Amino acid sequence: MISGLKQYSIFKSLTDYELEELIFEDNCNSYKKGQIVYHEGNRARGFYFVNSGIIKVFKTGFEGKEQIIRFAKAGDIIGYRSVLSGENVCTSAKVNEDAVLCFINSESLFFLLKHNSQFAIDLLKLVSNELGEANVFITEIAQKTVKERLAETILYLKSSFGIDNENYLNINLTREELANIIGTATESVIRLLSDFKNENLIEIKGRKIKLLNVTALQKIASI
Amino acid sequence: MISGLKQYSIFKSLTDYELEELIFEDNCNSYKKGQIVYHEGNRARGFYFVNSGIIKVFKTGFEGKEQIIRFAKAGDIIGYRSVLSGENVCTSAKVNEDAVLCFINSESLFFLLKHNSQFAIDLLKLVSNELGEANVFITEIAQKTVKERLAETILYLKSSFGIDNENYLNINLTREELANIIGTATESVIRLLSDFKNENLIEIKGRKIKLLNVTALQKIASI
DNA sequence: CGTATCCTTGAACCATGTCAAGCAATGTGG
DNA sequence: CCACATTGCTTGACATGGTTCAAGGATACG
Repeated sequence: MISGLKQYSIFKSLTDYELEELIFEDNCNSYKKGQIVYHEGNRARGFYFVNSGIIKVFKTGFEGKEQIIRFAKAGDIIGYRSVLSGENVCTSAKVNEDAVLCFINSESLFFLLKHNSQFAIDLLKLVSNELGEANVFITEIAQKTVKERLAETILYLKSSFGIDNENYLNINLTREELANIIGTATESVIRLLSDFKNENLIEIKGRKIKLLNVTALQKIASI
Repeated sequence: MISGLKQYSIFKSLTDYELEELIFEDNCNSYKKGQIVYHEGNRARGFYFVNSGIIKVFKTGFEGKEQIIRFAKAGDIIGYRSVLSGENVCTSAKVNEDAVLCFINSESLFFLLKHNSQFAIDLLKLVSNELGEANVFITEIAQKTVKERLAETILYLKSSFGIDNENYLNINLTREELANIIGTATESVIRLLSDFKNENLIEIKGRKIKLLNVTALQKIASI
């Protein structure tokens, strides 16, 4: 399992020895759907590498409403932001699809950062990328309509998780989760999804979304 | 001028020698209000240290509408995100108050990152902080009303730029700029500011905003 | 196979955006 | 230093996208 990590970009600069120091096999655990990985407000003692599965990263807003920040999948790391900034954890993480996560403690991270400058640079690149995406998201949520954002979100899910051979998205979310990405009410998502269906842009089978007309969706999202 | 930089946190780990290597006096220039420092879409050749003045960092959205990401002041750095991520510049920067900026090229930055691990860690901390703030902002723009966000923005400006001895904010923005932080229409800002005035929360003299009741503003912002 | 969760639809309401028009303030060039 | 142009500010009237509430149906899961 461990040796497989090296192919993933963020660990690519590590030597085999460093990699073993970083992650012990016994720090990797299975998580079931619905399980909380970490909860906002606590102090960060480390972060997690996602070996498999899908993790939902979200903030709890006012009156308990969740705002989904991103979904992490195999190869991603979660919870590292608070470790680096030294602040308390400001997001929560919940398992959306059964996962195997490897815990990496803060000390190991900082040891590596001190002794492997390429790793530090790679990590800087990763955080900077995420910040860029956050800035795009801010602009869109501030300026686009709910319909545009829904189209965009569907396309984001496609590019991030892919589609199967029948054009179904490889990730299944509840209507409420879609609403919590977009920043709208569940009912609005339901109505707009059914609009998209009537316009033959998508097909819906429960939580599975099949893409019928990507070009039209891009046009609506105005990408 | 240069020796003064060391007190600022992001450069605190640099030796005097490194600092001189990083910033030559002649890389520091005066910028007048309204001037564009850099423009989105271009390739980043370096970033800027803000020696004095105020810089507006924004993204141009759909139909040219600007979304303000943040304001940078003395001691901050701007444009570093794209240098680190290696992507094209994804924001623009415009002078809001006459400024002196020092240019630092990419090569110097990466040289430092390679040879001074503490500097790399400090920079990671800075980017991580900004990412955390971006996540908070996403949640608020997605969940709060315009009124709540306006109150919050006024308080943000207070904590970021301070107030003078008459309780006036130390930064003056147009109504449109306030709207472009909050993600709303100029007219909405005007109406809500006048609500705040009628409720004796603030006083307005042109673009200058005087805070009369911070507690009430905090309550509205629900901080 | 029953309970909890999720989905759907309708109706009413309201916060916010848009458009239009006039005024104030600010800046610029002769 | 004035006159004109530009930009910013304000207000009203109106349109509407989106939320909220409510109630019933469907689906998933132990």
